[in-house]
Amino acid sequence: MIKITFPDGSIREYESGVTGLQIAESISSRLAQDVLACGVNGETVELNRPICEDANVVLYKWEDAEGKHAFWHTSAHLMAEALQELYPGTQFGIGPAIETGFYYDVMPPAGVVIREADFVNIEKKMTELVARKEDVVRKSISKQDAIEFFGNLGQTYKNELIEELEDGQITTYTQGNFTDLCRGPHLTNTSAIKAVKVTAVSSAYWRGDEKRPQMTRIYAVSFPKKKLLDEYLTLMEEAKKRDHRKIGKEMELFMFSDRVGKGLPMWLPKGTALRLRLEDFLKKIQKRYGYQQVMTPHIGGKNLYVTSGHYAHYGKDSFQPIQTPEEGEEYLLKPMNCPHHCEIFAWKPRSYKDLPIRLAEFGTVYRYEQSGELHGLTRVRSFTQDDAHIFCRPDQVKSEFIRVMEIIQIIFGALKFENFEAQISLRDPNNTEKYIGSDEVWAEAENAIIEACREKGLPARVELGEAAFYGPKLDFMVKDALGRRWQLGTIQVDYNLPERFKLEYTGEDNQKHRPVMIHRAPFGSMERFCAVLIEHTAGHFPLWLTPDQVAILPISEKFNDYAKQLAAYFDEQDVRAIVDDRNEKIGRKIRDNEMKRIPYMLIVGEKEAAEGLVAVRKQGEGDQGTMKFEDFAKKINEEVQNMTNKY
RNA sequence: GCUGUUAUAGCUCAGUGGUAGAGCACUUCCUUGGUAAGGAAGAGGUCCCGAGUUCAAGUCUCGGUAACAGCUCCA
Repeated sequence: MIKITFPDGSIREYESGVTGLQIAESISSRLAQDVLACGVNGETVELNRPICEDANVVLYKWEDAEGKHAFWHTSAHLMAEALQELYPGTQFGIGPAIETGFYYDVMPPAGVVIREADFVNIEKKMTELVARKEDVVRKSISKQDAIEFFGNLGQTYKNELIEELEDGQITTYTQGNFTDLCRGPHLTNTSAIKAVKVTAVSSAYWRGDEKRPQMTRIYAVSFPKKKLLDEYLTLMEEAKKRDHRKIGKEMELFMFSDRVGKGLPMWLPKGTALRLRLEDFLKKIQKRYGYQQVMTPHIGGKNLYVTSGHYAHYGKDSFQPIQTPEEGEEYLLKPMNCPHHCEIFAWKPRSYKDLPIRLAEFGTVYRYEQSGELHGLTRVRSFTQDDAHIFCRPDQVKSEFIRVMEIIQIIFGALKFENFEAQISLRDPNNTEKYIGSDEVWAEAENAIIEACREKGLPARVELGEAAFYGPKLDFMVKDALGRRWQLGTIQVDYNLPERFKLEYTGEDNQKHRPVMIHRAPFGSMERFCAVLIEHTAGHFPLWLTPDQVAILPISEKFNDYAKQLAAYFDEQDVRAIVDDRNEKIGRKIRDNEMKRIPYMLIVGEKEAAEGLVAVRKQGEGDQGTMKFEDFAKKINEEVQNMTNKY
């Protein structure tokens, strides 16, 4: 007998060799039906794997990430099996489960192109295979046998993977006629897969390497119940409606023009108003945190970027230098604000008493992004960073870093970005020549970030090799409507730029010292931040940011004078009101999809005009009763004050 | 940049080698008023650009441009 410990701490005894499924059956038949995989001492395994010694066991269902993972991983194999039947001779790459669903990278036989039109066939074939209720069988195999087996099938990509595996660690999984090299874990039978949807096809470089062949990547999702698929599809529909590109067009926030150029957004009046309000909000906080605003030109001499090191690193992949009538003069559109700010720091002698110096600028920068990268407002070629550079003494790095983290937390809090993730990006220890600066300096900077996070109690994922070439960074990532991750706020410690610009200050000891530089942008860029804000709120911005807070609706022309009077009064009170006037005598007709995003509607008729009242409707909440219009203005202002003064 | 898809009215989209379409929006008029209002008339098109095939191209072929999905990249 062996002792099985469950997550709640309870212990049960079973025969040695008991399987996860048998354990589930012993608890309840319902559980046995729902369980997909089990965790044994922290390792996720199949339900039919015998357990032969005392162990901690967790039973995973659909609700658990591990359960979903096994389910989708098996689904990936199922799709491969279907593809093998539909397109004999297909070579298989890798086919993992992902955050939602799974994909398989395949190389279809010559002449075959898999298109969206083929999705239905793939789904049909998969459903057909599910009906066979095939068992998924795990097998350990020697490296030699594996190479021979996949070699005979002509699976060269599989063999490349096997070459890198250790003999004795290699397992295959087979269902029906399909055998795949795989570590698992899997479901024990494909029959649990009740609903399948192939979602997308695209291409992906083999092993993520630009120089290697492009495989066809087929994305799909699967579910244990038909109903879950329907829910998923509805959710995706909803997400598409929140797309900032769609809402941006509907609300007239921003636009692009082919003639201006791709990736160069232009802000329309309403979008500009939104953006300016966000800028004011941050300026207010920054003032409190001791920042000084500066302004710098949009171009800089080539030498500036040679000095900073950016030219050597990015020169080729940037907008190319601007020539002048003067022989040999070259300027670059600025791809970042740091070098300009360095020059400001170097402008006059600085004392240790002056530090930290915090220079802030909403600086528009220009980066030549690959054309395939451009994406709405989230990835563009000209954008405005809410940039600032903090020049401080080495002993101030951590405290300054923490103060920046506070600003980011204030902003994310104010705008209810709750599901952000923090990521510490360090350099790749195996590839240090990619980065500039000494090992000691890197270690110092990396430690400062890690410690600051620990001190702030901020859980952060550590990514090696993701650092900028001049220093490590802490990024805040937020997901868009479709679950894609975008980096917003960023804080970067830089010991290199001060070195390159030979920045110094006079210390207490009357000696010259080198300051440390911290780059930071809480929003990241105004463009990307607005994009994510639009998707988070579906265009229903908080009252203080919303372009039109109030729509005034006179129920007939008789009340136009009253409506005009209200509009004038609200204007004085800084309440953003517009008159919805069908006949456009005193206002303009407000379109329906515009009206949906105005938080308050005031209806004015006979009674209201006579008594100085407004009938208030709140978007999504219906009638709020009538009140004196002065009281309403006061209420709106209070609401806005309450929201912004907290920060 | 790479692979694939797409490009028709302001927006969302139909369109089968043979006269350019719908709904919403827009303009004018009428009716109307506590709300996704109704009626009548009207205006609006380089069918992304350029070549080719054809008696004939929005439609087929090729090239370019832009957008979309993914990959690679992201100071």
